[in-house]
This record gives sequence, structure tokens and C-alpha cells, in this order.
Amino acid sequence: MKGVTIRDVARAADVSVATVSRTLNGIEKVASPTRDHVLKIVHDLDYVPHSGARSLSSKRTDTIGVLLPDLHGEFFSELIRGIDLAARARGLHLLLSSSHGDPAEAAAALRAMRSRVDSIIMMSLTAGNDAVVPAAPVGVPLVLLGGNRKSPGRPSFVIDNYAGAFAITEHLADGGNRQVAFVAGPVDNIDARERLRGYRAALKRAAGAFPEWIIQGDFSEESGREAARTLAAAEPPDAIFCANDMMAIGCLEGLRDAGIAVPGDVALAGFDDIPITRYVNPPLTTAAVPIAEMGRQALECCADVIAGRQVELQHIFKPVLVIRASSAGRS
Amino acid sequence: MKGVTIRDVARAADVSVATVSRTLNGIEKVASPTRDHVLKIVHDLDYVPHSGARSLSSKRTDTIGVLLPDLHGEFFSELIRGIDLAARARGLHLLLSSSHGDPAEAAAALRAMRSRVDSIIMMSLTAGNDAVVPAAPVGVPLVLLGGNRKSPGRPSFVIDNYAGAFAITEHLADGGNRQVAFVAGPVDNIDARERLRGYRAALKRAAGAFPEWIIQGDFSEESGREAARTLAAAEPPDAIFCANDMMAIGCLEGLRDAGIAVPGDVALAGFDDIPITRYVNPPLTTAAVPIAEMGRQALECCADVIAGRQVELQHIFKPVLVIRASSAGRS
DNA sequence: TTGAAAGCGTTACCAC
DNA sequence: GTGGTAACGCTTTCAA
Repeated sequence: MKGVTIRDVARAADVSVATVSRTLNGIEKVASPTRDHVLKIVHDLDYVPHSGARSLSSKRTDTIGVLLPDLHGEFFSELIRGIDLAARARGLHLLLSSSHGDPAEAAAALRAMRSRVDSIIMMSLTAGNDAVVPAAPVGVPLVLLGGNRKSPGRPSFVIDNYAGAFAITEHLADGGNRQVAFVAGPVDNIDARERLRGYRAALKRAAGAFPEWIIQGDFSEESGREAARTLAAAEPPDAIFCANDMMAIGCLEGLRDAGIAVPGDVALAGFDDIPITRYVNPPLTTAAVPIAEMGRQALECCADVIAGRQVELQHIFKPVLVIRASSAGRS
Repeated sequence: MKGVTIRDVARAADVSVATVSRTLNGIEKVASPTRDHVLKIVHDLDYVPHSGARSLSSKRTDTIGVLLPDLHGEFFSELIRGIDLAARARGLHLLLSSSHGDPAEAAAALRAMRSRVDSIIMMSLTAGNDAVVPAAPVGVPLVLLGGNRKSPGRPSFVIDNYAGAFAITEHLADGGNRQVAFVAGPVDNIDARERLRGYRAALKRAAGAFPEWIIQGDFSEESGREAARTLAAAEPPDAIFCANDMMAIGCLEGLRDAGIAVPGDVALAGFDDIPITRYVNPPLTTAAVPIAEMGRQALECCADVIAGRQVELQHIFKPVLVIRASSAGRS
């Protein structure tokens, strides 16, 4: 049962190994009766080609590598789901690797994957990680996910953080909220910086030019809670825009503890639209990013690159403003 | 830069390919100076062994397959996180595949993986899926996750659903709640059935022998919402135990819509302790399963099996009762 | 401690 | 259409 080779099949079917190979790969012509006979034997013997041998001689692995900085939270599970969906549809396998906090680790992971995959989807969240996306080829085509740094010649899929943040800020300011505070993400995070930029631009454009009010956070729930404490200590703003949903959730709790009602006293919004946002009380206004869809397209892109097809280099996903109870107008 | 082989390294280092191989695999003895010299060349040339060729001659892939029924939700992302953590620590790669609703699909996935991995961690949620875990060997060692069906000779990691459900039910009954209703999971799901069994046993043992009250659900949020409607239509019970957290969350919303307060009018509890449970209002009482830890141990088990070490066959994880506000006593 | 050479299971090329 | 047979890049005896 174990270790059935193509020779065993060839022998049993009374044909050459070449014919079996052709039958299985289906590119070249094989006579229909021969084909059927071979397939029957393959099935009877439960023959599965040895992928190592196959990749050795064909130079293909039919596998896509997925390199992520982390696996915590729903963002990544959604992303992987989208990638997996597309991979299954194309008959590709997925080699997953994560937790690459620092560039050195990520570089090592990249090297380790090199010989096992045909292409790699790589997500580098922080600006610091740019170092691991070398200008030089790494051996296999790379498709980039997230971050805004351009890596010339490489397809990249990014979120339009600026536009999303702009829309949220505008919405909060429109809602009759004069003072909109911003809880920022990590300073070395590109997405976070873009969101900050969007906040600033929207404020400037808003009639009346409300002053900026920026609190430093780090994308964590705890930092959101802390921001709430800080904001509650002073004269609270009319609205708070947190650079991601987790901070908004922490902020929500912090405000509740401080006896500040949302949206009664302060309007609140986040960014990402992770599933939890629907369940908190009140449900959170946020900017929805089509995470799974991004993953799906990134994989399709890999497949195209492998096949030698021409691909778009810049794929930008515009977040959709999702208005929920946390920012219900209080005119 | 591309396609550096072991021969290139051997030539550059002026040694035989055998010596390079030995140096890299580190089992047999290589003189220290030779070793260092070879390693330097390997580094300079940025040589990475071809994994296909390696697996062809060594019969190892250093890869573990992970077969999941689905990728939706936090349960799976936690699981993968635990598995990935352990895999990284052991220098193993992870081949991920999911969305195997029906047995035929799962069987195909199993076949496709066979030649690419040294061992497979397989999760089969539903009783129906048992068919895809054949008694016969599948070519590589299998480690089972979830479900209670025994597959003789195969290590399996399961949750003690019975004990968890028993504990929850007991807690709800103890809290001064006379009538405890149960919202069940899919009938063909083993975990769901065990939880039902736990509920029944606990009710029987409770002083006063409260009558059973079972509503059929399917683990979905929507079915929880519907169960709430059904329960609210009659004289509501004192407490509701949903067979998983998602149903409990749906139930919570349904109760709110019906004007029934939790825990004021009805105590509520779920099962799994997915992260969301902490954020809903009120936070949900539930049975916590160490998901990531289960994944970690499953991978360790794979590594042990591959290495030929003896392993325990039955690993049972007892859920921990997590009491939150949704079941706060109302004596 | 090192080198030479025989596989490992496929694919792909070249004849027929 | 089909068969024979070099690669493919590595590990692993077996000798030296």
C-alpha cells in the first residue's frame, strides 16, 4: 500500500512510465482507451505521485508560501481563509509560516521556503520589516500584502488606509461632533501612519478646522483602554477615532468605566471591521476591509505570475465606511 | 543567484558533494576546518538545498500537514497558532488545507497531502466525517483532533465535552435556577452530542431532578437567535445553556429583542470560550478550551511519531468553567 | 575523515 | 501515440 511508484503503475497497465506520466499530467496526447486503462490502474493501486520527485524534474511544486507576521486575531484567519479558498480552486497547496517579528527571522523563513514553493505571499506590517523584502530576487516571485512601501516590480495588495481614515473622520465631524480625537497606532507601522494622515487631512478640510487631538496607541486593546482614561481625565472630546478596532474596543470599555456613554456623550469609531465589532455594545462604527477577498486575489496573482501571465502591480482596496450605533448622531 | 546546487558548493569549497551534504546534515563527522570552510561557501553562495531532491532521497519532507474542516472563526485561528508555534520551534513546515465539508473531499485532500508530508494533523468535527479516517493506513501517520470516535492506534486529542457541559449545567442549576434549557448543536456532531449528554447527566444528578428542555440548534449564531424566540414565546426558563458560544451570542441578542434581561431574567452560558465572549454585553459564562495548547501538543505528537518515539494515544482536555456576568446569581 | 557512485521517482526529450 | 532514457539534486552506502 505504501510506496507505489509510477513504475508499478506502468508495469500493471503494461505501458511505459512515460505514458503513465503523460496520462496523469494531461498535457500531451494519450489515446483514450490507454488513458482510461491507466487511470483505472492508478485508482486501483491508489497511486499518488511523489511530489518531491515531481518537483525535482519539473521545477514546480504546486505550492504557494504564505508568510505572515503573526497569527493572532481574526484579521489573519480571514486572510488565510481567502487565500485557502482560491488555492483549493486552483489545486495549489499552501505552506504557512508566521510569527516573524523581526526582519532576520522573516528573512530566514523566506530562505527556508524558497525551495518548497513556486511563489510567496508575504505580509509585512511594519515599516521596519521593509528590510526583509530585498530589492534583489529571492529565488521565487513575491507578492506583497499590506504596507505601502513600494517594492519595484512586485505585485502588492494594499488597503487605502488614508481614504478609510479620511471617511471615518469626516463622518465623525459631520455628525455634529466638533472635537474629534484620534488614537494612533504604532509609529513604525505604515498602515497606522496612513490612517493618521487621513485623519489629519479630513480635519483640515472640515469646515471650522477643528484642532487635532492625537493620543499615541499601539493597536492593542489595552492601549485603547488607556487612551480612554487619558481622554476622560480632560474635557472629553465629542468623538474618538481609534486607528483600529481592537483599540476602539478597549476604548469603549475604558469610557464605560469612566462613566462616559457611547454614543450618548462621545461618538466612537474604529478601523478594520473585524467580526467582534458587531457584537460589542454598542456595535462599532468602522472602516470595513475586504480581508478574505484581498487574500483570494493575492493568491490568484501568484498563480498568474507563475503561469507567466502579465499582472497588475498595484492593487488598492478601498475600505467601506460601516456606520453602526457607536457613532449615532446626537445633533 | 538562482539554482545554486550542492555541486556548485562542493566545487567552490573544493570538496566532494558528500562532504557538503554531511556538513549540512550534521550527523556524520566532518573535520572542523572543512566544516567551517564549507559553511562559509554555503553562506556566500546563499545555497539552499532543494527540498524535493532531499525528500526524494531521504524519504523525509520536514513538513506536517494540517487538515481542517473549515477556517471560519477564532477557534481555527487559535488552533493554527498553537500548531505553528510548535512547528517553528521544531523547524518543521506546515502544509495547510481546509474546507473539507464532505468525506470525499477530505479523503482527496488526504491523498494529495500524502506525498508531501511526514505526518498529518486532522480535525474531523462531525460524526459523518468518520468515514474519511479509514482504519487502513493512509501512507503517513495521522494525529486526530476533536471528535470522540476512536480510531485504534492513532493518537487523538479531544475535548472532554461531557465534563464541560456537566460543569456548566451544574453551575446554572446551582445558581438558584430551577429550569435550565439546553440549545443543542448539530445532531451529527460528536462534540455536540457529548455536550448534550453532559447536560442531561447533570440535570439528573441535580437535587429536585429538573425536567429537560431541549431546543435543537446547529452551532450557528442564527440558530441561537431562533432558540431565544422559541424560549421567549413560552414561559421562559430560568437559565439557558447553549452548546457553543456562537449560539449563546445569538441567543443573547434574541433575548434582548424579546425584552428579556440577561442575567436579570434569565442566566445564560455558552461553550468554547472564544475571544468574543469577553466582549459581548454581558460577558458570557462558558467552558474554556485550551485550543492553542491542544494544537501545540498535537504537533509535538506528530514530531514524536515521526521520530519513532512512543506516544500516548488518548489526550483529553478538560474545559475550565469560566463564570462571567451572564450567569451572575440572582438567588 | 573523505570521495565516488548508486539510487530515489518523476518529467521531458528524442526516437520510433 | 508510445517507449526508452537522460537528467533533476540530494542522501547514503561502500571504499579508500
